[in-house]
Amino acid sequence: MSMDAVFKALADPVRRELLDALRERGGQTLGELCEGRAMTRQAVSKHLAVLEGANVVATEWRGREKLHHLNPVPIQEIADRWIGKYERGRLAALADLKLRLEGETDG
Amino acid sequence: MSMDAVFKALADPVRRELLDALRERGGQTLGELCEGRAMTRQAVSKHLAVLEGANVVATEWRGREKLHHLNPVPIQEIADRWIGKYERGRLAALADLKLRLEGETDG
DNA sequence: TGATTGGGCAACTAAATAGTTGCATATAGC
DNA sequence: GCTATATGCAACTATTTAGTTGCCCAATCA
Repeated sequence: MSMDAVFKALADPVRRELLDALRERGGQTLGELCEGRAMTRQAVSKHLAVLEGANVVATEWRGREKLHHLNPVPIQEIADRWIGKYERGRLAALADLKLRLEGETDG
Repeated sequence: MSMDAVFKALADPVRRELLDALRERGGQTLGELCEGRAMTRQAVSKHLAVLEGANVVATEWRGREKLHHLNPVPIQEIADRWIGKYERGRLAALADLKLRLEGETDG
């Protein structure tokens, strides 16, 4: 599974809103996810396809309705494997930054 | 500070590589950050500008050299404020997903 | 069975993005 | 002062992306 696809999927505010909506209530149809959004059904559908391609959303057909579910695993993996690196180096980086910036202003 | 800018900054693999490089060693110049990359100095410079605009990289001039430092704070804030939401709802979402997918195959 | 509803596909437009080349500017060193 | 070096700025191209419109297909239901 490509981490790049997940990062790219999260880069759009509309898609992050869709994820939020699915986190609040799973199993929503395309029509439901379109409500209150100032764009066409096709636009929302494309965004959902990107999310599905990044494996952040899983879908299921029930009759003619397509139900959407959040899959939190890839987001969690980014937190653990990628952001975690910056957590570990955080103090060192901040100390480095602080030193440099103080050096700037002090002399 | 715009969280959207941070997400967009992280969406490109070249920029994530640059962040990694700065995490390993802070204070690198533009020239150093260009080494080993198959693109022009200007391309790297633009990527660094995006990172700087998202406040993920801080810069400092020393003579004619521009030193780059990682600022891990915005990344950490995304982990805490945004990804944290998904951590909290993770078990519920996974249970929801599992139920639906089992329902699919079982009946 | 025939209208309505939920969704997909394809072509198109406009804007953003990644990258390039060429030239300008300022610092460092001989 | 002249040349090397480190970087910036601007214009341009090509690709990707977000969004639209128009039409089609399948499921529901009266």
